[in-house]
Amino acid sequence: MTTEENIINAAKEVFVRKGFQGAKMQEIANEAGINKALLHYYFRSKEKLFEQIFSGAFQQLIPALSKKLDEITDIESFIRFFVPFYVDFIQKNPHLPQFVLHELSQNPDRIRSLAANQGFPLSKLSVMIDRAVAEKKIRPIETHSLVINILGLIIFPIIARPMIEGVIFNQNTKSYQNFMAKRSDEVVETILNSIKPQSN
Amino acid sequence: MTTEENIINAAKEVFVRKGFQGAKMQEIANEAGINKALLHYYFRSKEKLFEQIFSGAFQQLIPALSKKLDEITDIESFIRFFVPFYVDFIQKNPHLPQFVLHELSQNPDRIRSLAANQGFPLSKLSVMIDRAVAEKKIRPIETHSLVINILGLIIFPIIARPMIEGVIFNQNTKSYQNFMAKRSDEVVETILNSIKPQSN
DNA sequence: GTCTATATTGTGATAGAC
DNA sequence: GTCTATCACAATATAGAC
Repeated sequence: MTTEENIINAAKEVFVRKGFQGAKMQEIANEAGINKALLHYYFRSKEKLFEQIFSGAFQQLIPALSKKLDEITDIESFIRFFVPFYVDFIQKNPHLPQFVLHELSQNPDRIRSLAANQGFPLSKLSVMIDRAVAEKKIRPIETHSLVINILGLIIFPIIARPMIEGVIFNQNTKSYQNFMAKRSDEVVETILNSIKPQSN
Repeated sequence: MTTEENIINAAKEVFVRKGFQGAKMQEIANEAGINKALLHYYFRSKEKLFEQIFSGAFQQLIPALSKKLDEITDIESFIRFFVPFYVDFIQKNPHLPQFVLHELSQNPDRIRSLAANQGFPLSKLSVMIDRAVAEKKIRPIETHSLVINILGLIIFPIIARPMIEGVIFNQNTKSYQNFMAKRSDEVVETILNSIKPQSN
């Protein structure tokens, strides 16, 4: 592993855990097993180092799905594929959403510096939804509403873990973990039920 | 307004917007129209001032509902009451959730310093749900799942506003506002549909 | 109670030896 | 490329006059 990769890894660890303001160059240096001066040698400033990490993290958070979507043609299949895929990814990177959303809320303009709309194929989803609605397989719903509902149901319990564990599960970590173990199936079921066609 | 109240208001404004690490005592002093020394005169340290603000903000985020719940006896009525009530509150305090969740993720132990489980009447909800399930008005669902689903659907679009506005709505603020204007009805509908009894 | 001035420490960044 | 030493300034906190 090169020194540069080493720094990137250390910086990712610290920035994601502490945020831009909370992260200290000294801590990143310690994490990487080097000294502060070397950080500035490779990346001129804290801001520049941060941008490296942040842009990568952001792109991760909104996964590129275009290839997989060529194989999927109906909306229910997409939901059954995407939800477990995304739940799994988020559970492996539980601090990523809070990090990205916090930094964006601190400085929304950061999103302009990133290639927007890269990754999430809204138009393909719209086609699937329109067809399913026409065939009366689902009730009408706007594409962005469905996407936001799915992301919210997945991401919120991760971001709000301390609150949920404390207030809902009375500091019982096992209860929270048990809840999260079933979360993927639960989100799929919740979403599919919410778009089922009217029964009358 | 006393000086102490003045400081509290200024500190709330700055802490909620910038977080603990991002907030500076100078900025709070400016916001309050006084000088830094007075902050330390009234509250010994930044940490002590922050705790005042945070505990209040946290209690706000989980609203006390016990009184209102005495009048409501079935789960659908609760959903139709609570969702618009909470959406309205959050839209008036859009930075509050991000603030509380971010600070809790930075320091989960902060939740121990607060009186836990104060406000959200899970047990009353469980009774309503059990009865509705027994009467086959809704499909079986765990109380905490329903609560987390509702909170997630409401809070996520607020917390993720910069991302949603940027990636989903292509930087079009009007589109986002239009989406949020219908959000309360949409969440009610989504939740109610998701718990409808099986139709077969 | 409120202010100005100052102490003290923390932190990003640079200089220069090796 | 990597280090030690140091600078420059920001930020929390305190001293002391009024």
